[in-house]
Amino acid sequence: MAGMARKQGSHSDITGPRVRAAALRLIARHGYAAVSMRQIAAEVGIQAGALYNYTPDKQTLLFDLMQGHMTDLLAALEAADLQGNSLARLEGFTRFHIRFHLPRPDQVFVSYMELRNLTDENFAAVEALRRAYEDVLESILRDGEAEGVFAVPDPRITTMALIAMLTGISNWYRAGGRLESDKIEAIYWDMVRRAVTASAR
Amino acid sequence: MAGMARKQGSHSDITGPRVRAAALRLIARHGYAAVSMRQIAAEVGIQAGALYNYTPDKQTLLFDLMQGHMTDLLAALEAADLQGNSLARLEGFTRFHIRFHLPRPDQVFVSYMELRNLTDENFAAVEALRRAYEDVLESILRDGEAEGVFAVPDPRITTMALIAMLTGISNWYRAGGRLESDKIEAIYWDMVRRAVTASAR
DNA sequence: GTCTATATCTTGATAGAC
DNA sequence: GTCTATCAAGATATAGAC
Repeated sequence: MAGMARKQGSHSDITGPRVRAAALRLIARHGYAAVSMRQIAAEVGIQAGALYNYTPDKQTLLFDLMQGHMTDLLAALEAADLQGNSLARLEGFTRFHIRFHLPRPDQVFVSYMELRNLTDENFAAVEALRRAYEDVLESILRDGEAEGVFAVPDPRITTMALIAMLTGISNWYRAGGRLESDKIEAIYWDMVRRAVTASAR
Repeated sequence: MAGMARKQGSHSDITGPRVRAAALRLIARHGYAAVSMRQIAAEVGIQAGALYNYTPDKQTLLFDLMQGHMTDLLAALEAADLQGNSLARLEGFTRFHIRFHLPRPDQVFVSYMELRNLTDENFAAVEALRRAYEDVLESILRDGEAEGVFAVPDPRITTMALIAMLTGISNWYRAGGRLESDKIEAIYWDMVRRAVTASAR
């Protein structure tokens, strides 16, 4: 059906993304519960009723944002195609995580702050995607431990610790700030590497 | 005026704390904007109107919870009285942070998730307290760097990284779970120590 | 200090004209 | 596809009796 002409020359193709962009922006700044459908509509430049051409309800709008972010993340990780020994793959994962998240502060904020506001069913779906992402890092740590490259007594805990540390960059990073992404990657990779390898003491 | 008898045998001394406890519990679970004054009142077992004997408005209730948490945190850190060389003080800070935050999951959640919902003025006050806490860790790192004990290229970044890592424990820790606090402290202290000291490579 | 009652506003969502 | 108009529900906060 690709290329088939639509009967009505609609703005759907452009308004839909604009609705999601406005919702993401507003929810990141004020929170899901604090943002009204009217505010989102005003940001797009339409009336509140017209939003329901693009989402069945507010909950689905939030879910689409969060699921979309996690799907993009996993697809990008797959595309990064981490190779080599466990140390090289850990470096690849660390740099990938920073590079993917730094330019997406709103998505990061929403995805980590609005889990409470998902229905049980939607929460389970998003949580499964997040777990899949975490498991990639955990596997790298387990491999490195088995190879004797890493000293990681509890790979699951270390996974959570490293992801929290890396994701925390979004708490203070501002585009155009003191540090470039390259420099940040270098500093964090150094900490990650040291945190998982045996020390000299 | 201590010990002066009150005219009316009121429940104020007990109802006030119960209001704050109920608000903390509900806001941690559902978020500030999603929790109504009616819900908080119902949790306490009073009517909504009666809440206004204990707080002038909903915003002040949130602010009191967050400011109270930060004040308690700083007072407890002061009481911990970290002593010794920079490595000993870093261990003390790490263990203090974990020991203080682990039993207070609701406070941690609210204090890190509801900053958006504070008015500008209230946000500034809470942020100043948070910054004071972070500065304690940053000073330890700078001292250790000067002494040649730590290898920390950017103490401010490392401060943010370590606090994010440690506070992230609250994302997965559940009381009565697989790991005891002692064990968690040991694992995290090991990661912190290695992350800030030169590696053997 | 707590209650009941209420004023005033905003919310998510829908109906129907165009 | 967007508009205007509207419904029903729930919000914060206040007033005044007890």
